[in-house]
Amino acid sequence: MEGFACHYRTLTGGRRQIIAYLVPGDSYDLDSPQHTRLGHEMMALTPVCVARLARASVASVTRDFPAIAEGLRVAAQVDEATVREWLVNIGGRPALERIAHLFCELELRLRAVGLADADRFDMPITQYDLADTVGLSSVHVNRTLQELRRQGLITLSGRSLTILNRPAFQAMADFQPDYLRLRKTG
Amino acid sequence: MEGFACHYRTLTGGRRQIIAYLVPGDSYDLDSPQHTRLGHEMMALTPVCVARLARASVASVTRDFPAIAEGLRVAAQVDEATVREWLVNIGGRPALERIAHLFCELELRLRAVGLADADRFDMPITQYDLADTVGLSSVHVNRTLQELRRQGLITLSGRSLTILNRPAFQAMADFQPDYLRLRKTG
DNA sequence: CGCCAGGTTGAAATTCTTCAAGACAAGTGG
DNA sequence: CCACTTGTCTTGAAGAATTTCAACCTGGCG
Repeated sequence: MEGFACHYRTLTGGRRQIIAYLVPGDSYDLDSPQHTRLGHEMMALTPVCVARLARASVASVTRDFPAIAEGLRVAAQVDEATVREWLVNIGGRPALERIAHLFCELELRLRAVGLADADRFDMPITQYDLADTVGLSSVHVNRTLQELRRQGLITLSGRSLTILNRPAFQAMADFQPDYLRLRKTG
Repeated sequence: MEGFACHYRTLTGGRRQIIAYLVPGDSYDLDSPQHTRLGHEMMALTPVCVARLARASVASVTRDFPAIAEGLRVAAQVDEATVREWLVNIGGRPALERIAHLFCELELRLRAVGLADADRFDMPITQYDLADTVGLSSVHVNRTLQELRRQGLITLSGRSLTILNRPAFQAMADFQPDYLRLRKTG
């Protein structure tokens, strides 16, 4: 309902990989209990407010309201497409594009729930978190962020990130937002 | 039904990221048409034999046979967990572990459908494919494979791969097979 | 005031990529 | 049967990307 969280997995050897960010409106673990899986954990990045749903009530609501069932199905598909997109991002793009792509995604998702205006949003994600998201070291993330600033693509200070030239930014990140299934931005 | 295929995505800039391998028994695109998505493509790695199902018949079968519906749901969950696992693999592990982890997964999945015995299986995947799977260059894949051989962990010649010391191999790859939801191996 | 988490920096070491070439086997057409 | 192409694997050497280590800086907060 409120706040940021992330879903991550810790590897033996101490490394941590963030698998998803959850922002207001996102759900987790609705269909099947995966939080019990070994090494799968959840972490709040800010104070959060969440709604817990009993599995039974989810079941009954989806039974009685097909439109909601359909909505949940779409949401699940978006989640899955997003993981795939992250895979492509981490597997196939160099640091600069990789981080830029993540920012493009976050911006759109936050805008969709009214948490971003004018390409600016609050991002309560440390550079360590970022590193564990995109599979880079925090030092390299730091330098890559500086490069993004140097190129005049973003402004980032404190928790406030603004994308300065969205078309150029999206283009260089090779970001195609269709996988998020959002309405054409208005 | 037969043969190997893979699901991949091509990025602008020519790079290709393989997102999943499909082996006999796997399904694709059952619930929602994702093959229409931009840059999502399918490729056969060997001659294949596939069964095409009309969306309507899938719907009716899942309606009439709850056990099949449940099976498909589990299969979908496994697919999703596998993408997540790949994300963690690519994001968090160095080349040697990364490739080893992939091999562990392939071996289990193939064994589950009777296409591997005694830790040996046919892997019709070129080193270029491998590179595009794990997010490394083909040259580095080649050298990493040599390193795996040198350490006496695998044998690989032609299309035949055998894992020589499975416990050690799994341990070094940090491979925990539970996400595949296979029966305990017998 | 002093601590602490998070950000920044420099320099060296490592991992990985690129380029460019050669080896080898299987398949094809003459 | 041979020459020839083609796809895959292999190798070396140079260079780029990224990590590691070890500092230092900064602002907020108790």
